Amino acid sequence: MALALLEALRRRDVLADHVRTIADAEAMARLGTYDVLVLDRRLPDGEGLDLVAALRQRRHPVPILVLTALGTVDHRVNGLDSGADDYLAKPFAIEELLARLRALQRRGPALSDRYLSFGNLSVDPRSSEISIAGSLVEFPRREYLVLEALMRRPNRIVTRPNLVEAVYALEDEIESNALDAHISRIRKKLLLAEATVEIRAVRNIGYLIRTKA
Amino acid sequence: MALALLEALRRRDVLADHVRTIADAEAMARLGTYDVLVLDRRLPDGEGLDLVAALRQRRHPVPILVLTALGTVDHRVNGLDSGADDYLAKPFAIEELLARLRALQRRGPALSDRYLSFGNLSVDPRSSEISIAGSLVEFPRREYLVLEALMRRPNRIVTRPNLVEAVYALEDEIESNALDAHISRIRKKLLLAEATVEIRAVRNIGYLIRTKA
DNA sequence: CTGCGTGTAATGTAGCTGCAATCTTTGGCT
DNA sequence: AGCCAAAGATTGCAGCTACATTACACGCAG
Repeated sequence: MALALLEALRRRDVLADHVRTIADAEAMARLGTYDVLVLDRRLPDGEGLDLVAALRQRRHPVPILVLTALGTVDHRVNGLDSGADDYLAKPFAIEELLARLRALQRRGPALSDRYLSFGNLSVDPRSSEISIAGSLVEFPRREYLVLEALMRRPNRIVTRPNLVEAVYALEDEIESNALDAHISRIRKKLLLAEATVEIRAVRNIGYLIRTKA
Repeated sequence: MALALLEALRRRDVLADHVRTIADAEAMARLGTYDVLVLDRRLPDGEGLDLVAALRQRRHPVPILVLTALGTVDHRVNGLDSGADDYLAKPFAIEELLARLRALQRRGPALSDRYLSFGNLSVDPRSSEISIAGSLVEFPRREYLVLEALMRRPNRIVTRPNLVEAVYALEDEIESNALDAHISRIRKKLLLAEATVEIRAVRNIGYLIRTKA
């Protein structure tokens, strides 16, 4: 069905990408470059609504349309209340789906947490820009990803595996202390820019970001 | 039915007002103090969709849900394409309507645009014209397409694949650094015209346009 | 024929990033 | 308290690769 949908979209000059798993979808949603997300409830690695909830918890503003074979009123209410913007039960007419996508795209992303702010540090996930004490500070890609992941949960522990996943999402790498190295480099920059936050290690678990004593 | 709906809303502590005619609805919409508008297609003084179209033409950003007894796919597509954000056919479950209203209210009003302006650069997609610092600058087609794609999301990353698709839509795509070459040429023009914006590469992901430091 | 637009390729370059070697800190244990 | 092993921190280095730029050839339009 996904392929048929892709074909229909392409025929109408709609640019679309397709992945099969929640994990991949999450990684791509993080890029933040999509106008709309179309999601099936049943996916190989879990329940689509969980992804909706996860994205919304992080204040991800992308409009989401959920497709499903589960068509009862309760399912629809659940779907919408989990944070989706529209909910369409199969079977449906392609034309209706397209019209609903147009409606969502027209409306655009929700006004979002444009910035993840904590202490005097602020991260704009859309542009991948970080400013400290009001001035822009350049971070290379990997360092940025680590810092963003930490900033999404200030004051809370982010596990090592989580961080690795955030940084190396689709790729497969790392058999060294590369992550530690990144952390170290980030710390150096934070110090240099006189950030009021610091990154603390939690032995055997991961890291967390918090305000400096 | 409106009265039953009002009662249901009231029972859930949702504040709602009710009018019977398009004229009244338009007047109240002008006040701009509502989170969501619920509209029936058949109204005493006309067709509900006309009001939708009229509001949208004036760039009114309020989310609109259209209710109707007309339930065919074509009706739904028409309704959505006239500018409504959701479309629900009777009969419907009150709970679903409420969930959809919550979804719309959550998302908030749309931002109106259609004129791509950023820094001292402005793009008119209709005429494919670009002006920098107030004066018109000629861009060849491919360069224009790249720049427009970037300007549709100022300050946000546009992925390489997206850019490629934006430029080469259906045509056979490329297998070289043609995109990079375009970017380079665009940059040269931006510099020459003293634009206050610049195009930044985001390693491994794509490009974004932002205001110059 | 001429000029512009565009794809391709060659070349240059910067700086990211993984790795490993070395220090420092931590926490558990006696 | 003191010690030790393991985890974390730091840093230099080298390879790499993605990006930038330029030159060039081809093709199409006027």
